[in-house]
Amino acid sequence: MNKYECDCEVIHEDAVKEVKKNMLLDDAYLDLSDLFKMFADSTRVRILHALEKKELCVCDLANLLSMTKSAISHQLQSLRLTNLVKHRKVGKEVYYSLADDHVKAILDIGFEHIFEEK
Amino acid sequence: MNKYECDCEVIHEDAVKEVKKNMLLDDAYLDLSDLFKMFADSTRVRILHALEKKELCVCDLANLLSMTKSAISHQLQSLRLTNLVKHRKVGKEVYYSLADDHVKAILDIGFEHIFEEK
DNA sequence: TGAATAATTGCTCAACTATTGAAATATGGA
DNA sequence: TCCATATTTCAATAGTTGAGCAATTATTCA
Repeated sequence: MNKYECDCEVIHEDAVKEVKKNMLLDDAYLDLSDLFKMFADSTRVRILHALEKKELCVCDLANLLSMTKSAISHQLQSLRLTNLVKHRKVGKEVYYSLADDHVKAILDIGFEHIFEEK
Repeated sequence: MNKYECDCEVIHEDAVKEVKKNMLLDDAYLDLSDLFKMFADSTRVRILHALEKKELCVCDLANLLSMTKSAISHQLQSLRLTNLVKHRKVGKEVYYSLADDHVKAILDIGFEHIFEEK
């Protein structure tokens, strides 16, 4: 008796079977949740929202958000690794901007949801 | 000298000022990140994706995802508190379903993003 | 009323995350 | 080459989170 499988009786076996057919591989859900993890921190969404308007360097973002450059740099790196922002280097400075339209689309639909609720 | 404001020189003062005008109140970003936090866990997105197909009870979900009812119930409570799922009670059983179309829309745009990248 | 079962809740542990200061790296200019 | 500065990286810490166990609640049925 496995606690995961038999923690309870299957109540609606047909419904479970039917839904199971539509489920994706675990990897898809892991990738999806990893994507949304990037939007799940207020510092990161503030950065993304700022970059929606125009490209900025680390220092600009640190000033804008009143945080250390170190903290901003860390978050930008995460956003870069997940392909949500891109960067170009000019001399000592690194300019960040949104990677593609999906980022804005995700933010927009999120804003829509939270503003609608009020 | 405040470390947050003067940790570095403002390099592009005009850009920062312009972007600042478009920024929202901190609360908006906190609400937004709280919303995406719900999509930032693979168990929760699996639950949401399952409920996209049809309403299910706690026990069904526990079986479907091979997890304890307790774990499922905890996650459903989070999803309920953030208005992403709704529930109806029938006898001992509680049936959960998606709260509104936004949930599906957010999932869909997320899937679009991750599948496009490959 | 008592037994069985679905669901919820409180609690704890382990894992993860965001932030910071300090150190390291990279670049441009004197 | 040497210095100042923009950025990144490292290490430590404080805080958050997800999972499961155990106990509790709610409901049905005999």
